[in-house]
Amino acid sequence: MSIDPEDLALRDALVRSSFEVMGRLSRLAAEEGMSLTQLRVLGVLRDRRPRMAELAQGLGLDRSSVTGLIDRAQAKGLVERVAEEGDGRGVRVVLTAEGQRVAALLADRVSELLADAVAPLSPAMKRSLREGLEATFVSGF
Amino acid sequence: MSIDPEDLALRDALVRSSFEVMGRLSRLAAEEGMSLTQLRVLGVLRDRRPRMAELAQGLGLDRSSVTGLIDRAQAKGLVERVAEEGDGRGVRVVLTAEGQRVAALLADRVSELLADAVAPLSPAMKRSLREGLEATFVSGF
DNA sequence: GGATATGATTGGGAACACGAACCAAAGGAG
DNA sequence: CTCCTTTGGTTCGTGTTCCCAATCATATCC
Repeated sequence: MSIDPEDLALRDALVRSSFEVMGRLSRLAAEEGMSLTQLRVLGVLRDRRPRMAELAQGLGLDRSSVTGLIDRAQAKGLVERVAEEGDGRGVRVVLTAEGQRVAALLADRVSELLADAVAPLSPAMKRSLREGLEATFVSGF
Repeated sequence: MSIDPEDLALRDALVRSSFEVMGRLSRLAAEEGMSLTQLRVLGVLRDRRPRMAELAQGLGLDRSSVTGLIDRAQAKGLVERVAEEGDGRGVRVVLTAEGQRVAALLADRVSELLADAVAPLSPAMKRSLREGLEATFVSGF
């Protein structure tokens, strides 16, 4: 149990900023007619073609949840399931052309959103922020 | 549209770390028999007694969502609704004694979880990380 | 007093996430 | 080759979350 005020402040900053970023991304996603989780999946699929179970693991979700998620994204024409060569059970998830277009658009919009927020920081602070986050919480997808 | 590699890297770090923190807090909450959002509400109510609409605004949620949220937390004995003096419509939300106990326990557990993650950082990096986050994404509750 | 605004709730619907169960395919041992 | 176990993905049930529209009681203002 940590009682160092600096540690408590960092804890609060991490928690609150994460909820804030999630909230902002959620609202951006809603403007594009989708949910936060779908926005996340599109981002992941921009440069990957994972199997369903790989996707579930990378997202930290239950496999059944991913099935539903991909069902809905597929219904919107954003992704498709591709049979895996050499494994009759295997399903890979890939973006459709429309999915790629939407994913690129979203990436740009996210970039703008976050760039606006970090604009007050100096280049050194930005780099320091990035390095701190990468050293601690960047894992999975 | 930003194409500076440093900015793209920061964007990715922010997005991925936020999802990661959310995922970790979600799992911690589940271990304590509650959802991420309930964990968040308990944290907020530790040092506030907001009206329902204030709570909705601070959380960035629709008022009706907050009604459901507080209903469930109340059903678990964690919070209670208190009539507002001088306003027949007003409802304040406060932690019960049990809610306070659980909220304190959660806060400690969150502290441990995050302290473990930031342990690799130097004190200077921790401060830099906190300051960067506070200058950019810490708002609302 | 009447009209308008405000605060909280109710109800409907969609998305999400977990866990259990299921089925087909794959892998391994005898 | 046969049988058993594991793996991959899906289906189903349940609870939570979140938004929107509508409702009702209270408050505010002219």
